[in-house]
Amino acid sequence: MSRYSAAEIEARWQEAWDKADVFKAVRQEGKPKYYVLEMFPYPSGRIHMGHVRNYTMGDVIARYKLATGHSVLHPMGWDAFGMPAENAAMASGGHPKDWTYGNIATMKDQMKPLGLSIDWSREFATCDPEYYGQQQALFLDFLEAGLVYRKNAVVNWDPVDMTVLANEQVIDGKGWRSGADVERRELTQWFFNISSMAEELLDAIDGLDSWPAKVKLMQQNWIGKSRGLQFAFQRTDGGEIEVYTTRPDTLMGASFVGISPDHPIAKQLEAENPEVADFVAKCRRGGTTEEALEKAEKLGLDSGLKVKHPLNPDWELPVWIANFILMDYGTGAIFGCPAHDQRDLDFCRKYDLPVKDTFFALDNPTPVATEAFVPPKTEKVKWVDHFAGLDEATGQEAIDATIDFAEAQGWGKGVTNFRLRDWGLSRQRYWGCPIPVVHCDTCGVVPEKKENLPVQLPYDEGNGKPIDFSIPGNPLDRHPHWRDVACPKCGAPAKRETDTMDTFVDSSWYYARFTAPRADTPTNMADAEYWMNVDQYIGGIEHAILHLLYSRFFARAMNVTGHLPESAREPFDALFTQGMVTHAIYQSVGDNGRPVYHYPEDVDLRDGKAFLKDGGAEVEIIPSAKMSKSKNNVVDPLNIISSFGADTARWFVLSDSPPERDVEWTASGAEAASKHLSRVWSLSVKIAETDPQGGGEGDEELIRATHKAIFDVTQGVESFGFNAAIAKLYAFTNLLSKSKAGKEAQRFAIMTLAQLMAPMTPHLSEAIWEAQGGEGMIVTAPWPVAEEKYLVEDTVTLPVQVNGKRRAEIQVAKDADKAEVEAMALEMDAVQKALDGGTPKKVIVVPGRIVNVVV
RNA sequence: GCGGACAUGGUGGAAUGGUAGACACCGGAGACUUAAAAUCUCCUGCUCAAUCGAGCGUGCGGGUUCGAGUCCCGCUGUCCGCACCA
Repeated sequence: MSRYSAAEIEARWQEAWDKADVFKAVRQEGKPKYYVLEMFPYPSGRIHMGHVRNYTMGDVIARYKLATGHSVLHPMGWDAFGMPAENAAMASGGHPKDWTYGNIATMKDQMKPLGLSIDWSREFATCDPEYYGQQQALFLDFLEAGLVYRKNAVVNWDPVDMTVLANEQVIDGKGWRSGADVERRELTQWFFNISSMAEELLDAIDGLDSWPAKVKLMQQNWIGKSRGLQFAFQRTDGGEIEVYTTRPDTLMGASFVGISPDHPIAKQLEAENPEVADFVAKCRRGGTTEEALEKAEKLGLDSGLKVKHPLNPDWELPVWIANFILMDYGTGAIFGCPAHDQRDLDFCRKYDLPVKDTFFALDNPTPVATEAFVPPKTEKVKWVDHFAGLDEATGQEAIDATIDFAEAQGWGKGVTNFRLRDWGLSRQRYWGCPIPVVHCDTCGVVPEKKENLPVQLPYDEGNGKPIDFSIPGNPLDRHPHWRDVACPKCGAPAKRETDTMDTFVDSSWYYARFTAPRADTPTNMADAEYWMNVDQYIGGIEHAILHLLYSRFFARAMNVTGHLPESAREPFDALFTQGMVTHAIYQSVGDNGRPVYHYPEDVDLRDGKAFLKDGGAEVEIIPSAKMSKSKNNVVDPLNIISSFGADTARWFVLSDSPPERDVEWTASGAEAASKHLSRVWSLSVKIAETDPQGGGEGDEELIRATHKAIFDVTQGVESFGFNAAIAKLYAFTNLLSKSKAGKEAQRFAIMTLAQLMAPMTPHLSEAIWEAQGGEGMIVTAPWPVAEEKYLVEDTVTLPVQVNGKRRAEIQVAKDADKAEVEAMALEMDAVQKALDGGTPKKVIVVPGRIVNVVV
C-alpha cells in the first residue's frame, strides 16, 4: 500500500486489537495499575465532537500507560437515566427504555470506529436493573448508617400541569409547557446527609494535589465554611428570634431584623394576617434557583413585630419579612446592617430604614450614602464607639473580639456554619432508580428487603396496556397497581415510594462499579482494593462542583458502609477538565426578523466571508460558538471519520488548542491534520524504499533530534500538553523529511515517530510499525526512552539585553563562567552602540538564559 | 446577584519571571504539469525604511522587578457553575 488509506488501516488494526484482546483490564498483582476514566456520556443518541475530544484525551493517557508497563483499566458506560428520555416519550410517543437502549446501541456503533482502547467487557448502563438494584442496596445501607433521611423541601410547582418542574423547565418564572407562573411548594423528600461530612470534604481538598486549583477553590467556596455569631433577639411581645451573622462586629449598625418568608414566625403570621399571607404568596412566585432568588426584586414587609437590641434594651428594631433571606442558610433570620452590606443598604433605602455607620476607612470618615462600605476583612478600619472597646482594628479582629465578648456576657455563641446544604435526591419522575422503601400505615417508612431488590420499574401498566407518558406528572404515582405491595415488616397492604432518585446518584459511584461490574454486591473488595482510585479522571469543567462533590461524598459513604476501602474515600487522584468543541455559526436574518442559522455544508467560504451555496447571499459568521443543534453548527464526527478517518479526527481534536480550553472546529484544520498524516505515511514508504547500503550525512543530528522528540513528547503527554506534544511532532516530522541521514538512522527516527504518535493516531502508527518491520504490535511495544547523552547541548545562544531590550546574541559554552560571558557580551558592537557611551551600572548574567546590561 | 476562569498576529495558539508569536490554518510567491488538482520550496505581527535597520506590540489603566504575556491592584468583555439539565 503506497497511499495512505485510513479506512483500510483502521478497520484492520481495530480487528487485530480485538483479536488479541489487548485492552482487557486484568488484575496483575505486582504490576503497577492505572485507572483512567472519562466522565461517561448521557445516551442522547449521537456522539458529538466534545465526546470525541474527551475520549481521545483519555485514550492517549490509557495507551501511554499501557506502553509504560501498567495494567490499565479504561472502561465505558452510560449515564442512562434522566429527563430527556421521558421528554422524548412525551413528544413523540414510545417508551423511555426503548429510546434509551436504542440510543446506546447507536452511540456505541459511532464510538467503535474511533479505535478507543476501551475494555468493553465492563460496559453497563445505569438503567440496567443489575446496576440500579445495587444502587438500591447502597441506599438501604446508607439509610441504616443514618446517611439518608426525610424532611420537607421546596420544589418548583406548575399549578396548571399539576406537576413538579426541574429548574431547566422553568423559563422566566413560568412552566415550559403550560406557561403558568411557577410557585414554590413544599414536599417531603429524601436527603443524603452530605452536610455531616462538610468539614471533612473541605479539609480533604488540600490533599487533592493533582486537581485544578480552580476546581478546588470552587468546591471550597461551595462548601462555604464560615464562623459567626448566633444569638437571639428578644421580642417585645415575648418569644425570641434566633439569628446567625458572619459580621457580628456590625451589630451597632443594625437597623432591622429580617426573616425568611418560609420562617416559622412568617408562617404563623401568614395564617393570622391576610396582608402577610398576600406578601408571602408573592414571595413564593418564581423558581427555586439561587440565581432567581438573588436576581429577584428585593421585597420586604414590616411584620409589625419588634425586637430589643441585645446591647441596649431600650433600642427597638422592626422585624421585616424579606424575600432575599434563605430559610436553608443559618437560622433563616438575620439582622440588617445597611452601612456595610449593599443588599441591606438597598433594602433600607427602599423602605426608608435608618443607616448607621459602625466603622470608617482610616483616612476617609465619609458616611455611607448610596454605596455600602465593605472593605476586606483584613483591612484595618476605625470603629465608631465599638461595644467591645475596639478603636483601630481589622474586620476579622473585630469579629473575633465580638464573639468573645458575646460569649463572655452569655448572650450569644460562636458557631461554625456551612453553606453546603443536604442533597435532596427525590425526583417525582418515572425514568430513574426507584427509591426502595414502602410506606405502611402502621409501620411508617419501611426499607424494602435486600432479597427483593431490584425494585424494578414497570414497563407498562399490565395487561399489555402501555404507560401514557404524554400526561404530566409521575407515571409511577398513577400506575394502577405497581405501588401496591405488602409491608416488608408487618405484611399489611402498603404503598411503594413512587419517587425515583436524582440521576446524580447514578453517576456518584459508577467509577467504583467499573472495578467489578458484574459483582452481585455493589462492589467487590479485592477488585476495589486493586483498581481504586481513579488515577486520572477527565471531564467537563461544568461538573466542577456538583458531580465531583457528590462523588467524593459517595466514596466516603461507601467506605462507611463497607463497600470501598478506606484508601478510596477520595476517589479521584487526578482530575483534568477539558474545554468544549466550538464551531462558527452562519447566520442571516429571515423575513420575520428572526435569525436563520445555516448548516456549514450549505455555505461557501471565500476570503474570510461566507456565502450561501444556494443563491450566493452573504451570511454573517459568528466565530467560536458552543456546538448546538438549534444553531445548526454541529459537526458530526461520523462525517469526519468517513471522509478522513478516525486518526485524523483524533489528531485534530488534540492539536491547536490546549486541552483545558475550547477548540474551534474548522474544516481547513481537519484537512490539514489529514494531509499531515498522509505526509507521515509517505515518509515511511520513502524510508522503507531507501537503499540500506547508501551512506548518509547528519546521522548524529537526526539521532539527537529523535531523542529530543522522545523527551518533549513524553513530557507533553504526561502534563496534558497534547497540543504542545503535537507541535513537537510536526517539527520533528519536518526535520526528518529534510534529513539526508542514512537508512538506519532514518528508520530509527520514523519508528520512534510512529511510537510517539501511537497514543494519538494508533492505527497509522501500527501500519508504519509493521511496514518498518517492528516487532509485534506497537500498542504493546514499550515506550521509547530518551537517552540523556543526546539531550545535552555543548553551546548555547544567549540573548543580550541593554536595559531589558534585546540588542544582540552571543554563542557561549554551556558551562562558561559568568565573568567570561559578561566580557563577551560587553564587547559586542551592538551592545556598545546601545550603551551609547554610558557605563554599565550592573550586568546580570543568568546562566543558560540571558544577559542583561543595566545602564 | 454570588462563586470560578479566560483575554497574545487575519485565525487556532506557543512561551519554568529571561530573545513574544514555536507549531498549524489562512494568504502570497515560485517549482512540477499541456492545464488543473495533489505535492514540493520559500515568504508571512504592525508601521516606517522597502536591502541594512528603526520604532511599536500580549483587552484597558496603574504597580512590583535589572527584566512582566507571566506576579499584584483596579476596570472592561466573554465563558462556566449556582444545588430538580446531564
